[in-house]
Amino acid sequence: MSFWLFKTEPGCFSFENLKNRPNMTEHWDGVRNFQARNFLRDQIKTGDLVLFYHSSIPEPGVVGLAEIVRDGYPDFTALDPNGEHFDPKASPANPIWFMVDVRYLKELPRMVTLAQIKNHPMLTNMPLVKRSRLSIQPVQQEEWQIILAMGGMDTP
DNA sequence: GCCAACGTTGGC
DNA sequence: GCCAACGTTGGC
Repeated sequence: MSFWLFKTEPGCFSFENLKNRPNMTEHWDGVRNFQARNFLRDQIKTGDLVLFYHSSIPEPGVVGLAEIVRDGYPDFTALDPNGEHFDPKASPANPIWFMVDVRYLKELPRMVTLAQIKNHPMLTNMPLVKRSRLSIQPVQQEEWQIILAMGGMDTP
């Protein structure tokens, strides 16, 4: 089982959107970056856990947890010419882009801000700090535990 | 709204 | 295959 951090602009899709439909699965579609695509296609598996991160707001940070409920599969929004995420190079035979499905798990009692993460000496190697633009990132188990503790979650 | 970082595109 | 131009992301 692996840990990940997924970024989203809350104006586009927020943790509240996920939380409000707790038993529904959501497609994590529209990712159009090859490095992120490779994680979605090759490494992210059902049962993996996700830090849900809000970006491009006055106080960005991790707000909650989600769970992967379906392994990577072709992102069909790339095939819709009327859709926002259309890619003319994608086809059913060569989908190019992939997505996973996620489900709401838990809201953090306290949001963990980017500023807090940057200030924690054990978290300075996170891609979030070093390569902030990557929208799907691996998270080390230690980092996961630290962030959950900072967010007020009890860890067994 | 600005701008730095960085990913992608396309000419050569 | 290089690299300049361009577009996008995301913090501030």
